[in-house]
Amino acid sequence: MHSGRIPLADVAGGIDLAATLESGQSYLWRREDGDAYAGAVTSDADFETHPWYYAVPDGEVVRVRKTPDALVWESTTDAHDRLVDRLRLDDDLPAIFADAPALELVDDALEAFEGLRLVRDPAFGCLISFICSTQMRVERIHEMVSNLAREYGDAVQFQGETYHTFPTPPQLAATTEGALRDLGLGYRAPYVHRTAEMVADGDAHPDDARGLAYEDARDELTGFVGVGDKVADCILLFSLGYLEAIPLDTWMQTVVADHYPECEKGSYAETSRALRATFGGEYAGYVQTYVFHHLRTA
DNA sequence: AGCCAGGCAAGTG
DNA sequence: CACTTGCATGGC
Repeated sequence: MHSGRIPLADVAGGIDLAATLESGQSYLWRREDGDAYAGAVTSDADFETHPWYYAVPDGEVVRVRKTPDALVWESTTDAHDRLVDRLRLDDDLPAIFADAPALELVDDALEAFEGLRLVRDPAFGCLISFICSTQMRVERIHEMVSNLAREYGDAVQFQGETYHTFPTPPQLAATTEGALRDLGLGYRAPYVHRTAEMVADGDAHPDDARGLAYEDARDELTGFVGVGDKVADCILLFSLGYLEAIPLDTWMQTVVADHYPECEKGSYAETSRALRATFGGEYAGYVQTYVFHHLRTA
């Protein structure tokens, strides 16, 4: 077993691990103490109760937990660089928010979840997760993605426990729409299956959007079945590093209506542009993630 | 019982 | 292009 620690002194702006991994951005991490995912955030005062979180990237199990002064990890391999990448520990939060817009809603959200970071998920898992996310509560999305891993991923043993990788495109393409419906995916079952086939057959890959201009990248991703503008923005923000992307979900539509009605332009692309400008442009997606989590946990 | 959940595809006008 | 409709499932 490999293990290590990443001092919080080396993480500019710190990290709120629970908020980061339970705020509905990533469904590829699980909390080890079960299906809690109720948004409960433990305080640093009782850090002994802080749960382990785990993911299984590339067949390697990585467990991580927060202590008052460090992130502590255990893994089947050296996981340091992987954690820095997946949890975006190199993001300098104070620098990113130095020019955040002076809006009451934004100030409140930034203050409430200091240390909330964006994640950098593998593109295929992120793509499938967010196809599953439509018209579904965060807790149930975690459940659906866990079911996919358990049924179709590879089992990996670590410290006497069994973990499962997220399925590869061929593993998901090899199943059937009916089997996916039986897992509780509902009308998303054919979307997941057809998109997995597209990737498995080599017709397209979400990584193909890398390097494109933001709105071109969004259009590229909507070529997958089950991916519209909103889901595309989630993939751009939570996997591909387009920090200006702001997914316009029902919560953000409410934010526009209640706080920034002048941003309502009648179409996703135009309203998105207006809200992006309001949220400061370059890091608008970072701001959006705080606001989303703040509203959802209120 | 009815409404809602991090929407999307397919079909019209 | 804008607009409407159907769509699975589960919790409250």
